[in-house]
Amino acid sequence: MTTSSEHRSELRRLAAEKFGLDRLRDEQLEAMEQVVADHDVLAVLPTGAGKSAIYQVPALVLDGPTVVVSPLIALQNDQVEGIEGSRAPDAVVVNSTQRDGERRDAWDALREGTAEYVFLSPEQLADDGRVDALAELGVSLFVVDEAHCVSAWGHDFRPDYLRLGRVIDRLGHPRVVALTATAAPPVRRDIVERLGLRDHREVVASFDRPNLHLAVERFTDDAGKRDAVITHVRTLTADPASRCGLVYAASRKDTEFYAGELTAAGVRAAAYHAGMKTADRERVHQDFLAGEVDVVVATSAFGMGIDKPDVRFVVHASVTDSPDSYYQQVGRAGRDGDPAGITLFYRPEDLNLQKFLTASKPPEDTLEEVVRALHRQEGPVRPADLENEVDASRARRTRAVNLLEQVGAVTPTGSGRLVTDPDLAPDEAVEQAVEAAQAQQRLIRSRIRMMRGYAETTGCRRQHLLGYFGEQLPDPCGNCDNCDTGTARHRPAGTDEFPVDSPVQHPQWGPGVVMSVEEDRITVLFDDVGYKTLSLPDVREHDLLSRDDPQA
DNA sequence: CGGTAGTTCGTTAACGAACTACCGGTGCATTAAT
Repeated sequence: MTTSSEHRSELRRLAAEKFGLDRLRDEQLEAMEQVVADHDVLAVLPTGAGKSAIYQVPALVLDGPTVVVSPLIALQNDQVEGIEGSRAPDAVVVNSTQRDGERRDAWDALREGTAEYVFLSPEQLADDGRVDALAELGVSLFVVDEAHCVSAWGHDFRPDYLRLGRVIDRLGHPRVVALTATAAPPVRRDIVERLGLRDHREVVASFDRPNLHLAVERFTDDAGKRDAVITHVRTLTADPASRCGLVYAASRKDTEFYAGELTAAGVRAAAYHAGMKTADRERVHQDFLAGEVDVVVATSAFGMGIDKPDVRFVVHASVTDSPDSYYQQVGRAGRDGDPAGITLFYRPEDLNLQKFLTASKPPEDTLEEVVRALHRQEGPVRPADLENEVDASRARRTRAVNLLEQVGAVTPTGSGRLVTDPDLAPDEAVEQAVEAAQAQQRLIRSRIRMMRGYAETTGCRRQHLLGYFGEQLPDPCGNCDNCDTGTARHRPAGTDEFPVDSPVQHPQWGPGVVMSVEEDRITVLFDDVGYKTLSLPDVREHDLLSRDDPQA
């Protein structure tokens, strides 16, 4: 029998010997130990805390290859390069940019056991043949990197993310490790549920980044905001101590606008968005890392996998769709631990663009078609066979199947074929799936409201943001605009009536969980309607929130 | 959905009001035409 301390020293030895990691952080080691002790793990650790080691090292202890799901091909390549630079066994990728020969070589290396790690996208795993081929290899560890994508993209944009749980089942449920830098409580819950983590452990480091100074500037008119952004960035870049930074804009056009204005003003700036040619995007990325470009003006396309330690400021020329996205983008500043300035240029009207961009109607037509197609068939149906029956893109079909599965109207068999619930009428199945899509939409809307809450709060920005992520900062931070001007005040004693994380009940909105309590208001995440912020005096006067009895 | 840029209208020539058209993010994979 192997003891936990033997595990620990073995993991330490491998980390040092194979990856040159002479010292492991507590969270890294804890997560690794949980993996070796046969638990699934969700690790939420800041970038730079060595998340990759959490799977790379235990992979060497476990017998059988390691599958790593990664959202971007560029990220897959970076990871493989990292492993190639170590003394660990080889890593390969499987993706659409490869020639047939390269792909064959990758599979051969996995079968022969010369490669230990294989990186691929969730879309690759939508192919039954590839999942079967992986199953034959006897996968011992299944890793989901950037796991917040499961929740952020799976419901709509990249629905294959929500099918990873089925893939894990079909691989015989090897140990699963989900890794991310940013995940608020509902996102964590979503990851755990969607991936079907078993007997899992969560390793969550503090979200606090005390070296980031948080500020918001409010505007009523667009031109004034634009001028202020440009002036602000010019001032920062004029000082060699804060030359390098990021500007996030809401549209491609705006990135071009700000990059153009800044360049005209003598700032070494470049735009970055998904509409640009791949080669141009790569050049901007490289020039930024190399210090040839000081400011990248980007849409949300820029960021994942960018590891530049000395980013001194992050400016948002427009609000993001959620505190989740905001904190992720902001977190790219000051990774070296030195001070960095975070400024949101806020105009309430900008929230409308986010409402538009995140709006998605429930796919009612596709749901109906899928349900009808499944009922027409006698036996179980392969998802791929719906292609001829349903007139919708693959992504839309997958999304519809996901919603139907979520409400239990459709269940996949062991081989991944779909079976309908015979006791549920087709109309009812569609109706329930539509309701599930609407609930998801309500959560998205509530996140936009939370973004507004952050922008408009007169309290400590950091307490507000950390509270959103389920972390309570006892005192105002002293490093945000509201602390600077003194509008943030110490929380009065006696707010223990609604402890954070406690379940509550609202007469209209149903059950929820307390996320944070500020001076005179309380934020609750409701199961059905998402985040709501209520006035505490109102709550007390009208008895709006009742504490759920945990015994009940 | 709603902001913005561009057009038209009405009165009396240059200008504001009213109207209309258009636009707005994230990536995988696959495929058809050069």
